[in-house]
Amino acid sequence: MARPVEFDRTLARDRALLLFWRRGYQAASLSDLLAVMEISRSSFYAAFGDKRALFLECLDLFAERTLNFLNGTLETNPPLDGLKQFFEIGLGRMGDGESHWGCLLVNTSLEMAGVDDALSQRASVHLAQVQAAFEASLLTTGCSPQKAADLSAVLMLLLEGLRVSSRRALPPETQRNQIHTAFRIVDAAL
Amino acid sequence: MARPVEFDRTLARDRALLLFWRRGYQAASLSDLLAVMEISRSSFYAAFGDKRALFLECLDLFAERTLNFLNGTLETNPPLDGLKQFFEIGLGRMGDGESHWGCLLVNTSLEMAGVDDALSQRASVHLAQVQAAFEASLLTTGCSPQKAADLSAVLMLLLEGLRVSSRRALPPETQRNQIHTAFRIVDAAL
DNA sequence: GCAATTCGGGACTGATCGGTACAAAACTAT
DNA sequence: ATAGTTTTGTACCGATCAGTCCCGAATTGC
Repeated sequence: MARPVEFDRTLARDRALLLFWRRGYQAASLSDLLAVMEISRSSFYAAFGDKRALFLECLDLFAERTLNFLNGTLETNPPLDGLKQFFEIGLGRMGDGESHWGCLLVNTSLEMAGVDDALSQRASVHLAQVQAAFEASLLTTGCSPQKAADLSAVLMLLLEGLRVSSRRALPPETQRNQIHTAFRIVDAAL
Repeated sequence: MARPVEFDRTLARDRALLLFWRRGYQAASLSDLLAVMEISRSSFYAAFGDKRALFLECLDLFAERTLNFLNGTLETNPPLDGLKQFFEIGLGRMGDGESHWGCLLVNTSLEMAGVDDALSQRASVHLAQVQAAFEASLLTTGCSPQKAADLSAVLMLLLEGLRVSSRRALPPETQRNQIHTAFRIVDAAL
């Protein structure tokens, strides 16, 4: 019937996600986005609506992947080991890529609070889902529902703190120590 | 000799700080700033240099006040009580003012990472000073230097997490529980 | 080959950004 | 009162923002 699209929508979206992750929503200009996505302005608006819609798509996608990864580690490990493994994503070698971009959900929740509350809250809701997964996992260890709720809340605190640490680009070794100590005291509390 | 200034520099700067705290650096436009500071454009540039310089001033001021407050609570309380009191700032009644703006240092460190690394790192350095104060306080409890270092790092994790929680506008009751549980397990680890 | 249709490059829009320039207003010292 | 100095209000600046529009290029079905 007519000319086919010339770019891979999924690929372009994934590249946009990386830029949003690295720079945040506001500082990722449309020109920046088009450059990394390697598509033209027209294609952008045709395929994604507008900047905000694309960001929402990326945010949800990031959350989905995060939850998938978490569920993966929880399925193939004892609960606490799975959690620990999840906490350790993002402490790759110093100076490389995603490892010091923190967590898009945390970043967005903070950046957009008081600026675009709908975006902020959406990120926050995704974080709550992660916390719910923590809680469900803790419950399988046979601890009391009360304890599972309390500890999952503290684990979320620690996770947020770690994602802040990683975006602050603290040395990975420092972060490793933080995780180690954190889990030691959480373990003791179980 | 000449016409005197008509505004209170300190007052204007404090009002700017509140806006930066609430909105973040990027989303606080010059017009917004002038409006809340109630000064004119010319006065602004004469008195503060430019937006970035004013922000730096606010950032350092915020850090100074934070450290002062922390040292205050640590001097007038047993170490752990002082720390807990410090952790509890920002969980006022739901919906009012500063209580859900998080911490300017954490907010800035995340927002400006990858955008203006000098700003981000400056905030990060201030956070490290807070952590150093934690460590010094823990040492007075007579615990080992190793333990003080490890625990202060975890306390910083928890603090960052709490400031994220407060900016996410989680119910103050939830935050209170988080603090309570967190200190319970930290206490056990001491 | 040709008509139909869709895609993509880039010019363009109006708004807003941070920052500057300048002249009128306001004050002091004499 | 007046000269001298500084502040203040505002017009203005170029740059950039997100988003629209349109036309030439490309690809299809026939």
